[in-house]
Amino acid sequence: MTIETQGDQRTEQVHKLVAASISQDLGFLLAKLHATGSVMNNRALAEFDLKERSYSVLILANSGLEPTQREMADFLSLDPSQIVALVDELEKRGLVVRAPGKQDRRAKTVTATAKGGKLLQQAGEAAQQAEAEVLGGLAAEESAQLKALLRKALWGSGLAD
Amino acid sequence: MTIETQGDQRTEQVHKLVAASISQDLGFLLAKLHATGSVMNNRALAEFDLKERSYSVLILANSGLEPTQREMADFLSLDPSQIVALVDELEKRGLVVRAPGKQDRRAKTVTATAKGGKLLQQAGEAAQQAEAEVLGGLAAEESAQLKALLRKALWGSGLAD
DNA sequence: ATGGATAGTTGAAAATGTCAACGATTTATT
DNA sequence: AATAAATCGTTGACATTTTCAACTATCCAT
Repeated sequence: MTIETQGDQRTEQVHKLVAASISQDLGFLLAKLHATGSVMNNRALAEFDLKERSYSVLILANSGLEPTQREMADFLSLDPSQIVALVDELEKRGLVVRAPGKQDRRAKTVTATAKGGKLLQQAGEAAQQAEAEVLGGLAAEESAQLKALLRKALWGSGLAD
Repeated sequence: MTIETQGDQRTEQVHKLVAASISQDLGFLLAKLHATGSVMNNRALAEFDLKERSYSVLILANSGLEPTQREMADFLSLDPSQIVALVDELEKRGLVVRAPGKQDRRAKTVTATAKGGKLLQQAGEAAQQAEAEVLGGLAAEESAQLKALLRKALWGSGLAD
């Protein structure tokens, strides 16, 4: 992603090229904020030997919704084979367990262990902090608004804020 | 990215897992909307033998700002070597030209040709349409608001809307 | 009971990302 | 002015990630 860290203290300088029309392009804006967000997130999660992806899987495993790997793949927009690798690693570390689906024994539900839940709590705080840094330029209300708009774009308006 | 196309007609179903707390996570929301956006954009741009990346470079080359490759790399959050490959291809197709920088002859500025500008115009319309589809669930005002918030998160508030 | 679909898994191939080195040039130091 | 240090584009090597086709086990429809 090639995000310069600038000594970890200063937020990115406003660039000469912001004037270009691409700064109005949604795809570009998403790509860029996603890139910086990923760097910050992965940096914050490294302390817990997690990355954005494994963190996401752990959250879903801890949600109480007993998701199957397929559901995770669909939801996270990942290939099923990538879920396998992620769950493999988390399971090896004792953070989640696989169990055969109750109605469908082909499927495997992934559930966080107590250990996984504990780690997730700590990691969640770090991730929250990273998110706050990414949204540093926004007021609290604006941050909430941004997230609400992203959710609405993804799933429509039929969801609680 | 693994976004199911669902016959190209129906927008993604609301997923069981939206209820999970990860739906409140900025990183996840950005990743997901960026993923679907990329698919739509690349699909729209394929007609012109462009991808998101080459499209971005072409826009910058056409901006009149005479960016150097290094500036593009910084702005697009890409490694300089990736810019080389992108410009190589665009130049081979006669869409942009490299010129040595006026003050600094190490640097090379990239400028769109007339042919590049023409292609960009058509591609831009297709991209606009793709963007509109991605933001289908949002009212026009909300779309503008979303983009303004993304810009503000990236560069602060000192910019025109 | 058979056939066709689907879940997870594996492994290979393709695409992308990362990084160190190099020549040419610029900037800073003496 | 001479030397040293830094920067730009470029190349090539290496690692990671993405994509996809196969395979087994299981489910579902007829």
